[in-house]
Amino acid sequence: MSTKLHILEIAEELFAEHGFADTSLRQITTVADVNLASVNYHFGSKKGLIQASVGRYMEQLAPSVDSALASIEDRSSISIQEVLLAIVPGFLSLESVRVGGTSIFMRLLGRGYAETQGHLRKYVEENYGGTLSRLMSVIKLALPELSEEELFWRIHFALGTFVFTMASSQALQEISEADYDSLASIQYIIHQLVPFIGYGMEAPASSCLMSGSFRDLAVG
Amino acid sequence: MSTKLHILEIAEELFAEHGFADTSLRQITTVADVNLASVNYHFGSKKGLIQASVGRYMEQLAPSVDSALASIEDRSSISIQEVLLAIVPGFLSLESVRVGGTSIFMRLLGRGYAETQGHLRKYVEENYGGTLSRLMSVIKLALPELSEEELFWRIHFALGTFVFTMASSQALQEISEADYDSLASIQYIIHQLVPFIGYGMEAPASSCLMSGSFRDLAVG
DNA sequence: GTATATTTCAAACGGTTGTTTGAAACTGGT
DNA sequence: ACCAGTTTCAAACAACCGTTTGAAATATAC
Repeated sequence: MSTKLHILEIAEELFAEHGFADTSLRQITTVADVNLASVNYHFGSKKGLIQASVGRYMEQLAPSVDSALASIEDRSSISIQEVLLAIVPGFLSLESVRVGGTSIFMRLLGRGYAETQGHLRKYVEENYGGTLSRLMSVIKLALPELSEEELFWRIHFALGTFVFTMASSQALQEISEADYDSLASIQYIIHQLVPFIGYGMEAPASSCLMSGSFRDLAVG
Repeated sequence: MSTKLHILEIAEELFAEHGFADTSLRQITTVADVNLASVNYHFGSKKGLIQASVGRYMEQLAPSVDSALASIEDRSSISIQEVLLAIVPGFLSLESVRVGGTSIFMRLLGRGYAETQGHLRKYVEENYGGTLSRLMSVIKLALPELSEEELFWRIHFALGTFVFTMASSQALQEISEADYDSLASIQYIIHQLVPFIGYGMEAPASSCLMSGSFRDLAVG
């Protein structure tokens, strides 16, 4: 049973660092010092390994986010920052899965969203779609003045900011002179991320910001 | 000479849609209906083709952004929205490179930033680093109240939002019911993007938003 | 201790990748 | 019409990919 978990942990690290497509099973098994065939034996396929690596975090994260949302969704008014801060502890709790788990999972999430023509996204939606739609409706509650379409884009912008930052957080931490340990620095990033996303999402509707004057800028 | 340009245009579309790693030369040459070897003949290698596909947009974008920044960087005070709106026309002018050029280039940018262990980023930095640092210093001017480190993260968040949105804009446009033509919809996205990024970037410094109360959330 | 089930292992499989080759086809100038 | 220069082409190259195989090795149960 040790080999299976060992493969999983090595795979998570390599997937998070280089992406799913650019990490071969041979790299994983070489680093993990196990036989190549053991991946297919324990996980069935590479796809199975990928799903397992994000799955074990999702199955802890989803109920945590669920209960956090449940505790605020019946309030009369919610700010978007409150929503964001409510779900943060769930992510930080992933440290209990493994050391550095929060960082690894977030980077996996970023990779998974950018890469793969949907098989990971599909897996997440099928297994944790309820939590996702619950989050969406709470956000909608926090931003009642936005139209449906604006909300759609804002949510994606927020997701994009989040996910992209996480996908490249490793490189960014190395660039920035921050010399915190792994847990502290992922906290620090979230610390910086929440106000950015929060304020961005509650920006006034775009139409009133640059009405007219815009179509003229296009060059034929 | 027609083959070379034809390869380039088909390659751009496939790169933008599926990413660089997930687009093979055989896919490109099949769609373009040219011989496989012609890519290596005209561009030397796949890496050469990738650089050529973003290069021809960059060489038009860079001077455009440069002059836009020059026209505002000597003002006494600049808002971040003004900075963003100043560089937007440069991106929209990429429509003159080819129809749909703005959308294609932005998606290429997103792909390039997320994928590849740096060879495209390195290429951009080496050839257009001046414009990049110029943009950075103007942004710094627009947000004087932020510390160096906060600025670093804010800029990356903005870049992440921008780039990630563009990388998946194709899919998003299909999801949203927006039925504008190609040029209009990329304008529409930018339309929505600017206030989000603008307000996010000028959010108050994070420390005053969730002082204390945060470290306790970490689960060991 | 033997029989049974589980796990490991080296080797090979078929397929795809980017790249190279050298001959064939085409080009424009004289 | 001829010849150089450029461009195309089918074919093969070596390297890598995920996966499968079937025999060894190991662990588990009686």
